[in-house]
Amino acid sequence: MPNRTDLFEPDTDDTREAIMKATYDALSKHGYADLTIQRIGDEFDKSKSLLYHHYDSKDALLVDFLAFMLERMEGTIPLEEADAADDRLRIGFDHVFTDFLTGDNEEFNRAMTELRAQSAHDDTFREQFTKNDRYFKSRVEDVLEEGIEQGIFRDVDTERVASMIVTIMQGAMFQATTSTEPDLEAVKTELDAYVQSRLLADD
Amino acid sequence: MPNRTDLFEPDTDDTREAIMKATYDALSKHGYADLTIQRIGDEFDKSKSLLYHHYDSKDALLVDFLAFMLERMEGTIPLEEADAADDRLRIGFDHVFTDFLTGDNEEFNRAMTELRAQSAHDDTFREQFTKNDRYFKSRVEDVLEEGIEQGIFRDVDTERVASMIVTIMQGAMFQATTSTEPDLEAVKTELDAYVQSRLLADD
DNA sequence: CATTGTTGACTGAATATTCAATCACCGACT
DNA sequence: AGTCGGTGATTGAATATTCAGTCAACAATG
Repeated sequence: MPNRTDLFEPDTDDTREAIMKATYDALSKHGYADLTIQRIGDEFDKSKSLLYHHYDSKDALLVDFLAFMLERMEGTIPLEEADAADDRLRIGFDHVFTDFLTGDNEEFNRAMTELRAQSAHDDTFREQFTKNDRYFKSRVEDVLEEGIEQGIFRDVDTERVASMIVTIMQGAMFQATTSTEPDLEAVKTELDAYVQSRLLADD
Repeated sequence: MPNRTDLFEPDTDDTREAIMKATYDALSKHGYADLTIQRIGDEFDKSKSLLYHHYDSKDALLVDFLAFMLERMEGTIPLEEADAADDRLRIGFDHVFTDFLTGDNEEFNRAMTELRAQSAHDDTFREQFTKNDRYFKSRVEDVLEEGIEQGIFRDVDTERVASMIVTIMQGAMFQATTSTEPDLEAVKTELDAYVQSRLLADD
């Protein structure tokens, strides 16, 4: 049984990638509650038995899949695309909300929501998402601290504000993936107003 | 097959209540993905076959269960417990965050999160939650409008601010039920700061 | 030839749903 | 008052299907 944490990853990685893709497709198509090995196998160009050659169990596969999805998510946030901290923040918001509003990654976001909901009863999942949250939060904090140093932002409690921003993002994502009429346009403009009045306002 | 919408509900309602309770217990114990008729039956003092006497299918039961849960949720928000709009708002926030922070209704909230996540692949669920969102949002809007009339709040776009507040609540709930270290204390204080600077500040 | 990838056929347990058969109760008819 | 007939509640066993996981065998590759 190949181990994906090997330092020298052989061609295995192609296979893993294919399995992850198949799992993603099956999840998107049927939802987590109806996600079966059979259905993953159906989206896979090789046979379903082969899955057990690469993973000990359905659970093990799903745990690896979660890691795969979280890596992918962390990879897609725009990090340094401007000098001024307020621009960095705005670019980040734009990225997230455009994503939500246009429904560009709707499938991906839905998959994420379903995965995250599993944390309600799965400690492994919960740990992973908690780590993920920490990462995003500290990214936001970095930008806030930088903005304060640059004299652009007020001297707020960065930890608090970052918590707020991350929470808003999570709420927006939850809404975007589980509501018929998400209010994201309103939230986006109101978020700008919040930043304006809490971080920038000086006049 | 008894119909729960009958105007004159016979003793049937006891049975429904019992089934709902059993479903709730089973969901809390096993999570949505592992929620089976068998397990609902196990939490039920009558036999599992009886479930099919009251519902056509597992799906039908679950749909009714969702309605039951949403009713119950709407019933628990504190409506009019103060005169001043800002107090009303604060009381509402306190209620929600105390709930989250103390983990008092942790079980209930987890169940809700799991149910809501199903909306990602179930249109019936999605409609229900959308309606629920509309309800909460308009409650918040009411308080905001009142506060503006009372001259307590600034003349903001109530729809926008309400969207923001609802989204924050949803994010907080999602976090409270799916993270190991939810940041709710920070969010609560920052939410107060937001209200202060966006709605109240005049100085 | 030895290791690794790959498969289809297989299994036992669990799944949702159905069925035939009781049971308790209540109104009607004598 | 007493019995008959009907009706919903209730059940345990049975059905057909789907599930996760196994296995022996074949293919490829080095």
